[in-house]
Amino acid sequence: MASGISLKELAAELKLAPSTVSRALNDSYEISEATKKKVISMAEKLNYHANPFARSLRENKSKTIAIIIPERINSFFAQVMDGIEEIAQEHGYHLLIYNTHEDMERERKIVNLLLNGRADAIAMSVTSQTSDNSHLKKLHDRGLPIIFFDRISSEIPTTKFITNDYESAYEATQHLINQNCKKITFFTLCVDLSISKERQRGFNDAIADAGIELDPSMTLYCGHDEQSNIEKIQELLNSANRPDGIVTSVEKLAFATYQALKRTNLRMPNDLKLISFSNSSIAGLLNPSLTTITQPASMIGSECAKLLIKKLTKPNHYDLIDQVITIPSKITIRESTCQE
Amino acid sequence: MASGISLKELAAELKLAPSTVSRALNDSYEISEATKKKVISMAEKLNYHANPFARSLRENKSKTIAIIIPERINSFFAQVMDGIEEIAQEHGYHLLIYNTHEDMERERKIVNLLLNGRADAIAMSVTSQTSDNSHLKKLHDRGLPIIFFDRISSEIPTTKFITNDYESAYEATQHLINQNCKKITFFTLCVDLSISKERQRGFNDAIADAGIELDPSMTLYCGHDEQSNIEKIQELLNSANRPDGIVTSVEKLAFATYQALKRTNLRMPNDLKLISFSNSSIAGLLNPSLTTITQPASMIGSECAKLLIKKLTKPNHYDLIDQVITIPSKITIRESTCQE
DNA sequence: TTGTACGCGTTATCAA
DNA sequence: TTGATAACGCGTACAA
Repeated sequence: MASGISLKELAAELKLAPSTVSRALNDSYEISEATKKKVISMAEKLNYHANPFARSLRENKSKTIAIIIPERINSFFAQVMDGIEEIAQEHGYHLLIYNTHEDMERERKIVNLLLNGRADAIAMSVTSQTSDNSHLKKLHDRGLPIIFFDRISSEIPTTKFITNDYESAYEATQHLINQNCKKITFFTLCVDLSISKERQRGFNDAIADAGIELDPSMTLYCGHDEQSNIEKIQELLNSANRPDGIVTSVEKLAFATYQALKRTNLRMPNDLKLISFSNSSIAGLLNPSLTTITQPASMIGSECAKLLIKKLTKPNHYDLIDQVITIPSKITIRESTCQE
Repeated sequence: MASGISLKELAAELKLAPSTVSRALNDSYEISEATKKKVISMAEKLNYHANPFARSLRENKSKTIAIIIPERINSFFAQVMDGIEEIAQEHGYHLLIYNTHEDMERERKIVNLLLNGRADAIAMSVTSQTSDNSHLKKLHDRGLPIIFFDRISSEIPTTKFITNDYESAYEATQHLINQNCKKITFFTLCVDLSISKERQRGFNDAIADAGIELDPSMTLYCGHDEQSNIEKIQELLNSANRPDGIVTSVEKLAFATYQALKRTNLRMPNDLKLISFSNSSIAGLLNPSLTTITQPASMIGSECAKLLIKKLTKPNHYDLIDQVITIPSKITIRESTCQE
């Protein structure tokens, strides 16, 4: 209903064969300049637009990249998406978006949906529940170019983009130690994710290297529900052995900490210092302003897109070799970790 | 390359005709339960997935909704997108994302791209430059279901979703007046957009109704570049007739105001009160916390998607009639507008 | 209940 | 330089 005129109709209008018109529109060397001009002007006049499905069916290409994210669009994923979109649009690629909502079953469904060629390539960040990788493996085995970013699946031999999670967490922890924190706690979401593990490892090592005894109580495991996170954090802050320094592995736990803090009598940074992974542009406007580890999200997005498009357009010159590309994060020190 | 087995191959494997297999998979009444079962289990075993392009070509449907946004994904658009994605996924629809980057030429290109059936329906928010509506009109004339949200094009006779911009701006301004502000300024981006006009009108009327003389200097026109906005605002704050109350029509101008404020000696809310349209979840954590008018972004998204999908699945029962549906915003009063 | 034949709109191969 | 024809994978009218 919404579709316009077809190639055949356009050809009829021009009294030419469909194949000739097709070639003219595709700027084939076999067609005379004169007919090319005629065809193009008529195509514009009649507002002809090639049917993308017929073309995709014929060429076995969709000119589409799919991006799969694991949760509601936060500042990090928004920037990644912007980065991918920018490059995709530049190269005439379309962008499909899917959200797995941290649900592995949904992830499996979506991945299976993409098994049939709807997208030429995929950029994705896995669910925190993704333990079984078979669906991802299948995708990769089919030869569908796939890149992981941030939350990567290390079992799939392809290119992955992450930031220096270990080093950033190490530095962040060290920063708190330098700021004279004596009891530091690490807030994290999920142990299964590689990024969580790396950040935890960075934290652990920094603690150990400072000669502090590592203790399981120095890690607080949170969930995806904001309210219960706030309560959990509040409880910790009101407890006898409350921390005087906190490293949060994701943005939303930092925000939850601010909320929890409001319900206590503690003051930041005096009683408590906080540093967090975060891509929010307004970290500097928080009360107090938040010291952050900012991931190069937009660049991660554009690098993913660039590499995928290279692979798609010159499959023999580029390969998504099994490697992890690290783009460093940047620590910005603000009031939340100031010496009192 | 990435595509799997075809219907024909599946049929051969089963020693059945392709049409039989097709009907079995589509649960046709003409097929016996026995063969249906056989077909389905074999399809699963061989990992058969219908080629979406062949199907789209045949059925002239893409099961895809396109969403066009005018700028980098901020908290408002992120929530709208989440809302649309949720509903789309629930109904088996795919989601294409395009960003016009406030560029009308890009908007025209993208819209033309969608003229050929790649998407069954469109939800969009126009560019601030969109003065000529011919490309949108063409889309609508072709019968492609299109809905506008937030930044609407009033010339296209279809359904539009907005919030009560006029009333919210009126109330916001009234709130500042009640808080004893004597000189209030309205920060806005672009006069051409309907939402800007409505918000401006709400501001103007509230000022006039309070018996204050309206004056062009009470509106500050900003642009899309953050740094120059900050400078412009800083200049105003340092000028002789600086305002003691500000209403910002979009989130980013509020953030710019916080930044500008840092470069002055003024204190908020003592010297200056601020209220802004914003969907940022951390407005309450800013320093000072920001009084906001929050748009029902997620609901706008899901309502758009619901209506579009209804129209697509039951075209005779639903129509995108020419109307503006208003979902009210919510004002949350915080520190930035407190009485000193 | 199942099979045969065709067409959706392209592009590529071959022939003219 | 252009035209006729086949094929991509699917769904459906018609035949069996």
